[in-house]
Order: sequence, then C-alpha cells, then structure tokens
Amino acid sequence: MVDTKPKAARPKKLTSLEALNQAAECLRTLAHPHRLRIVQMLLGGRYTVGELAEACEIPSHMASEHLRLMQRCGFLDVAKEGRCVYYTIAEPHLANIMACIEARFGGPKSPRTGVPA
Amino acid sequence: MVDTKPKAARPKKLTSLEALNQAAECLRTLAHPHRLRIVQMLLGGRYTVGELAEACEIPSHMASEHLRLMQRCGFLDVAKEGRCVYYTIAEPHLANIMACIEARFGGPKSPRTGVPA
DNA sequence: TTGACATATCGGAATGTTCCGATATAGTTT
DNA sequence: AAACTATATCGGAACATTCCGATATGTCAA
Repeated sequence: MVDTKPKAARPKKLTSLEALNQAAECLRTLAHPHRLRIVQMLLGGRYTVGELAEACEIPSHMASEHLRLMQRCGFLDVAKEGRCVYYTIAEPHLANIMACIEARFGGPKSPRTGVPA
Repeated sequence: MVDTKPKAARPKKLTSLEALNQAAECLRTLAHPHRLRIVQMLLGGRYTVGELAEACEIPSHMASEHLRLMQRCGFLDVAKEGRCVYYTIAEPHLANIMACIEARFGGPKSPRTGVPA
C-alpha cells in the first residue's frame, strides 16, 4: 500500500501552473537591467521619469515605456504633480525580490567569481 | 551648503549596470512557468528529465531544453546514472527567490485578489 | 546485433521584446 | 496666444524566445 515510487520524500505543495504563469510574467517584466535599476531606485524613494531616465542613461521616452510596463504589472503607482510624473513602488514584494537579487549580484563586481568546478 | 536637491534622502548603493545585466539574464531564464515548476520540484529533491517533463505536461525534449538553459545559467547540476539523467539545484539563492515568488503567488488562486484601490 | 528507451540536438515557423525616431498630449511661462 | 518642458504614444526594424517535428546519441536487455 505504500507508494510504488517514493521519488518525492517531501511532496512539497506545488504552485498551480496558472499562478506560475503569472509569476513568470512578472519576472519577465522585472528581467531588464534598466527596469531593475528603476525598481532599485524607487525602493529608496519617489522619482520622476526624467530622473530615472538620467540614472539609466536612456532617453526619457524609453524610461516612460519601462515605467508603463511595470505599472501595468501592478509594480508601480503614479502621481502627477505639475508637469512632472512621480512613480513609486506599489507592490511590496518587490523589496524582497530585490533583496534576493542584491544578495546574489550586489557588488560592483560579481561576488562569486570562481565557481567551484 | 545643504543639497540643493534633497531628492534622495537615502542614497542607497546602486548595483552596477553590469551586475544588473547578469541579474536580468538570470531572471529571464527563470521567467517561464515550466522552468519555475522545474525549479520548484528540484528544490524538493532530484528528478530525471522524464519526471520533470511529465510534471510539466510537456514532451521530454522540451524539458531537456529548459534544463539545458538553466544549467548554462549555473542554476542546475547534472548527474548521469544509467540511461537516466538527474538534475539538481546548483545555485543556493534559488531557494530564496522561489520563496519570494511563493509568498506572492503561492496559492492555487491568487491570494491577493481585490487590490486596494 | 537488434530493439526499445531516455535524453539531447537541429532547423525553422510563430511569436514576443527592445529600441528608436517621429509625433502627440499636457502643464508652465512669457 | 506662442514657446518651452516633461511625458506619453505610435510604427516599424532588429533581435530573441518559444515551440515543434525530425533526428541523433547513448544505454540497457535480449
């Protein structure tokens, strides 16, 4: 009566494929160096499109596009003030994910060069 | 003498664009529902290509391709045994990132429907 | 050797992403 | 009003990704 195939000693609850699909979409949205930089900056405060564009060294209309993508994903909030538009973090889990990323890729040079063969 | 533009009260150290580039590449590799499922399973033990393919409901040659991608990224290790090939997690940070993802997308239905307006 | 199985690789079609220049909208100043 | 600034949108070229069928490789059993 025991399992014929005890392959998974811990049958850890798997996330539904549907949820993984959403997760993959969010990860794809995050998976761009300029967007990562933007998120990293916004985790430290609010910034305008122009400020983010300058920090990423890209034209502001490109920053605007990245920001729109992340907003549609629910990552960011928008607040218009005068002729400027301020973006802020809307999804609190971004702080956790960003912390994971910084733990792995934090330094100016990769902290784990020389992977054990 | 104070800053003329106190926009960033905490000038949190930003990750270099180079490192963000690597991070983005890794995130892109992770950003696929079947690959997320594979990582999730492998975090619970080792599995063969065929087992992973069956769990993802994809042909095994596709699973093989996903696995190769993740191996090239340094995520996975390989061990051949007889005519089977077992894959295992090689990058310990995957557990953290996966935990973040499960915290946000864990349930069978999205746990945060009804976002506050 | 032959046959069956597990895994890997190749070529190509369909689709998605990134980037750019040009242009549009909206607010501010003169 | 016109001129200027900050953002946003559109159309399209270049590039990357995903998926599939076909085929190749490697291993075991008879």
